[in-house]
Amino acid sequence: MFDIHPADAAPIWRQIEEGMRRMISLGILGPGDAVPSVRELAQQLRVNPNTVARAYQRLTDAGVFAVRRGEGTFVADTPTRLKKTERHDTLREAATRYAGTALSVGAPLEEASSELSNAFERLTREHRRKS
Amino acid sequence: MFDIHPADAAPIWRQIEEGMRRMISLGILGPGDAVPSVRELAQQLRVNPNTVARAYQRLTDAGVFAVRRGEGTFVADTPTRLKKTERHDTLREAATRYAGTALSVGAPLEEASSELSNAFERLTREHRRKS
DNA sequence: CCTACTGTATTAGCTATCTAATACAGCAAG
DNA sequence: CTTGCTGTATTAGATAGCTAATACAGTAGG
Repeated sequence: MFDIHPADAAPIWRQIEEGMRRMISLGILGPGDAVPSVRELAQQLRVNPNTVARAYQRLTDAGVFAVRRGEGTFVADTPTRLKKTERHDTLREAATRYAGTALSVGAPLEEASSELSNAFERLTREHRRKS
Repeated sequence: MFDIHPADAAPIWRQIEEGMRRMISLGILGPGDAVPSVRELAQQLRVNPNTVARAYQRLTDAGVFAVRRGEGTFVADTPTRLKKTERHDTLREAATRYAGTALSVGAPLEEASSELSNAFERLTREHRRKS
């Protein structure tokens, strides 16, 4: 499905949340599709079920996932997209962080930009491989 | 000098460390220049002196800062650049994080790229303003 | 009904970070 | 020499966040 990096600075539940959103954006998960159960994904990722539950909870609250109790969790029929402003704010903050570290290691815009392309390519390819 | 965001995910001492590296990369701080004393910067940023000390310590260990005991801290005469591999690894990780969140909000490469340009522009301008 | 699966809630422990207070050692200037 | 500034070291405490363990509640299907 996707990989998790326990040692990373970002908490695991956020990695899961973003990973799921990514799968949807890339079209690997579509409306109505079932997602792995909390325990199943937890076992698969070698992580505590509670951690997965937190991610699912947030996605459900955000309207991305829909829960049918006792049955499982599914991608919502009309997965909520972020509002334009939220989307843009998130992107802007992330861009600022990235630009900040790029500058701190003395990388010019061109290099940061080209590295970004690589990362995009890598991520999309990785997801397609495991779909 | 630069701003700090206490509520941010990244610890304060790291924000200080990156901020200083950025100032050097941008040429606002050059070899031999004095940096604020631990206590002074701490007061300025409303932060505990110990936190600033940690950042300075790391920069000194890395060869970016040079300490003249009893006098103060200065940018090293030949501020150590990161090794190519380290530099590239850092950049690649940061790019991956950024690409990940971009994809998770459904932003295409072009948008992420243009937002990156903006961030670069914003950061360099901000630093020049306060130099 | 009962088993087996769902998601959920509660509690506890661990770790990282920040803060604070205090003390020490080196150098410069009055 | 004394005063006042440097960076450094140590210890302690408070807080926040993440993860783990465990128990609870709802539903489908034999």
